[in-house]
Amino acid sequence: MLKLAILGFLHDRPLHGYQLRRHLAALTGHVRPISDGTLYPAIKRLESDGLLVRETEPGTAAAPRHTLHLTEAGQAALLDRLRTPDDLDISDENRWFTVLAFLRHLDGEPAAQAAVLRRRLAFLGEPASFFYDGERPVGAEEVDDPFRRGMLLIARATTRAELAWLRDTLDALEPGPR
Amino acid sequence: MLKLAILGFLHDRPLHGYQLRRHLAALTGHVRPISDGTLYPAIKRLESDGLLVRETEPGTAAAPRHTLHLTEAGQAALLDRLRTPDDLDISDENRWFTVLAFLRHLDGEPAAQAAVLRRRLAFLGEPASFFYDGERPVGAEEVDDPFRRGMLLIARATTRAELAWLRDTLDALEPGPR
DNA sequence: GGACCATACCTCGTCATCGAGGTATAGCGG
DNA sequence: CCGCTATACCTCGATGACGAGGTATGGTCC
Repeated sequence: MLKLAILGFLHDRPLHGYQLRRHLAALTGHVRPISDGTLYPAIKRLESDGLLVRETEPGTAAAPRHTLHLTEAGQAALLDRLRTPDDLDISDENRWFTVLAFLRHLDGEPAAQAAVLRRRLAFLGEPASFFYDGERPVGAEEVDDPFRRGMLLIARATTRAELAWLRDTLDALEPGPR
Repeated sequence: MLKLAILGFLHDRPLHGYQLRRHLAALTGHVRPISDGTLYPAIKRLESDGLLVRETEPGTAAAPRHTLHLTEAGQAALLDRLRTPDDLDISDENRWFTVLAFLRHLDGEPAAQAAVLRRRLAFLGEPASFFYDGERPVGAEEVDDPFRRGMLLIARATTRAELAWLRDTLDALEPGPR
């Protein structure tokens, strides 16, 4: 997820580590802050995988800044990841939102964007609950526990909003009668 | 999060590992499945911390089943964790839902339950976005990118539903005029 | 009687993440 | 000129999650 976010941000413009840190803090920080000890090793991994290069600019600031640039392999890796996200990217909301944040980078490929949205649509379409009576998912109305009822109500509201948005956006991506 | 969920399920009734696995699969599995390699070591950790004990029942099934019972220390740890969840439990939706799933275990302490809900209320009350124009959070209407707009719309719908539920539930927990 | 699946448990190596700590410089207020 | 904060980067040890693999038995289907 971190890897995806780093590649996604760098696709827009080269950044140095500190700027990246602040972009990441805005994107996911209020929910799950990332620490230096996570970010810098991740940058190193991407660098040694040849997905980005760093250019040292001395002078400007306190420590020598390393401006990070995506390589062609890095761009390819980003686009590939966006085209074929793995199942966790689809089901886990945090990861899914990271995909959404950068899905625009598949600009020239509306069909690929639509395919990703369809996968999320299929996932949301499956009947699912947090609690089961045998095989049958238990609905909010059947639950006495007010906290568990809350979970189900909130999840339902989210799913509804997302389905509406997914349908609208898919219509826009796939124009014409279907 | 796994620790919390295990303790929470065992508070209801003793279970063996396999049953636990299926309960966990229902609770968080559609979003983020937990593997054996995560579950069994987690059980061992809890056991060596004295939070649960296992009683071997031979015979019933294929492998000797270890029925897991919560100890008093385990119950205390669960209730304590529910009373004072850490910040990530409040902000990360996956973790927050796990707290909600078991908050009922603080049955006799409506004030403690209300205090936890208030923390979530405060978190949701902070103005937050995924994207910032300098310091100012950017609203859904200002975003051109349809995917990023979707993120903001979905997040807003979720927040709204959750705020409504939080207020209702807090009113029920704290009766009388305020 | 053989294939296969569900039940039930476990280990191991690998990897990502985290928090705590460290090292600098620049700039500002007092 | 001292302390503080922001900028900017890095390391290290511990933890925990993961997937792949292994070991059984019991039941069902054909």
